[in-house]
Amino acid sequence: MSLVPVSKFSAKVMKNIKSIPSGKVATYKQIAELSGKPQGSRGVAWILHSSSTHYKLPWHRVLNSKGTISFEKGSRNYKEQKRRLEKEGVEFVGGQLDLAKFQWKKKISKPKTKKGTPKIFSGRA
DNA sequence: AGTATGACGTTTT
DNA sequence: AAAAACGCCATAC
Repeated sequence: MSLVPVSKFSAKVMKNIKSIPSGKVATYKQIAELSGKPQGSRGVAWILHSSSTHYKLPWHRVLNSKGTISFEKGSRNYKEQKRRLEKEGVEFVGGQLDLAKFQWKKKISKPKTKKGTPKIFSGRA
């Protein structure tokens, strides 16, 4: 196990994970994408597996794409992760959380078009 | 260099 | 809907 980021990828992964704000979560895939490997979710998982607490990373804020904890339910780590998340305000519904609501978005993209605005069809078709 | 493993994800049964 | 198969990537041996 490597205790230091040996590759660029792992360094980015750690940095990105560190920047996840409290109360929000990210998915392995998301971290992989932010780190330049859209398909590298497994690599991300491996890195967390090998470094977890060593870097004071908010590892508990990383979930799989289903919005569930990736440990076996009932395992010690599962409980620990859930406890930490709930402490930050994340709500679990049946062992699952609402990604649409709690997933962290790095780029806050603002919708330009007001969707409620009815388009007046004044021209002649 | 080839094989194995893992806190994953997507597609196909 | 649930499980298996398949694909993917970083590291370990």
